[in-house]
Amino acid sequence: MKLTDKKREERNRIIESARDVFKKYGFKKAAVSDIAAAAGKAKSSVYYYFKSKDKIYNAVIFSEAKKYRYRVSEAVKKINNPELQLKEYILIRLQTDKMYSNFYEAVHNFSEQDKFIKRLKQIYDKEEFEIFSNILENGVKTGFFDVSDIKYTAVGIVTAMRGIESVLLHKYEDSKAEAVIDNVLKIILYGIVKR
Amino acid sequence: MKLTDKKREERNRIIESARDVFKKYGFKKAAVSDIAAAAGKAKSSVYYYFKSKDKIYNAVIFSEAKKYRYRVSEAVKKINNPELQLKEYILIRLQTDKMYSNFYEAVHNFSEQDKFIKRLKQIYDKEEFEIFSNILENGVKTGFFDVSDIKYTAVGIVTAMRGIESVLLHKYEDSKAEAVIDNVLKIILYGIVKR
DNA sequence: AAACTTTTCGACCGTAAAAGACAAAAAATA
DNA sequence: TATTTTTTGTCTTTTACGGTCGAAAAGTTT
Repeated sequence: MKLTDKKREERNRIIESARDVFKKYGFKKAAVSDIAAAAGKAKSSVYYYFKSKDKIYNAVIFSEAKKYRYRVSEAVKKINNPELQLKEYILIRLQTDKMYSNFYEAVHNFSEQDKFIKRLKQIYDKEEFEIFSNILENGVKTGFFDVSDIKYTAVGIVTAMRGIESVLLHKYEDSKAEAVIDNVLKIILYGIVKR
Repeated sequence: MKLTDKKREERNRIIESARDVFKKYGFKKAAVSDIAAAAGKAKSSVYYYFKSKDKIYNAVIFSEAKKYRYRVSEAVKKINNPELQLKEYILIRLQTDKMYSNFYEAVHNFSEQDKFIKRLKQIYDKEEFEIFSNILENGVKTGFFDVSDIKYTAVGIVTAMRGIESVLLHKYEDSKAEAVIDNVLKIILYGIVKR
């Protein structure tokens, strides 16, 4: 089965529908027949394009990660001050997470022993760290930041931000969350910025 | 099985958990084991308090309807002008519906032939009409409104409002929806208000 | 603390819905 | 018309679910 243009297009249509369904129900409760219905096809037709439910989910995650990365990189590209880049990055991250919170439940909260979910988590994490590392790297290059080990710094800060976010998402409304983020950001920056 | 205080309390805890789960997944996709987990109990324990999934759902609907009625009556109690009461009622209704839209999906849209759902619809509708009738009745008593048959007027207006709402909910954002409601209200009122 | 009641829970059952396989129908292309 | 691509209905197998039951655990009463 080779991938013609038409086929790729049809595949993408299914991915979009699948994303909506996964977003609404989460991985487990979303049935392939739901996805098929949302795409206006029979279940079997979906299986013509994807080998399994897992593969569909995989494709959705990849697609969303790509969009997400694009959004961030576009936003960051327009800013030349690494401090503001950092802020922008975290804000978009927060926003995106909220938007897809139900959907990303699988990536964030799922029961640990699931190998498939673990794999996805790795992919998602890798994206995350790469984006963040780039910002840091850029900051170092332009002399704004002073970081000895970019990799481990990225891991540390991203992990910390996640912990904060998960609390913010559930307990506070948007405006307050942004204020908290703002303050945390200040703390991170003034421990990092060259004096 | 008699209802002690402790039992009633435990029942209510389960109802609250069930409400969250139903709200998230809708009736069909919500599993009793999900509800049990949310309540921190085993599935069998839930069945100790409720005979069936249907009964749980029933209890949730009743509980929510009660809360809803209370909210409206409290809000309306503070206003002595029937015109404003009417407006308040419709605004709260709109708001509540939006809040629980996913959850009430069962009440509003479910496939017709389901007897159980039909029954719930009746209950829900009855609550609705009673509240609305009270406002109308009060308006007539205080000489603000001039309605010949309260019952049928209530049915007519509530039904019309529902139609409008269902469109508003999906197609417009809050501010615009409120403007539309406002105008429709004006039309209703000036066909009703004594000159 | 024995006897009894209330509550919790794990194991189990039958059914219904799910994932996935597959061959044949339908549509598109040559 | 012959050939390839795409769609779909049907079938099998597996899993998930609603609901039951009896026994364990916790709580009360005597």
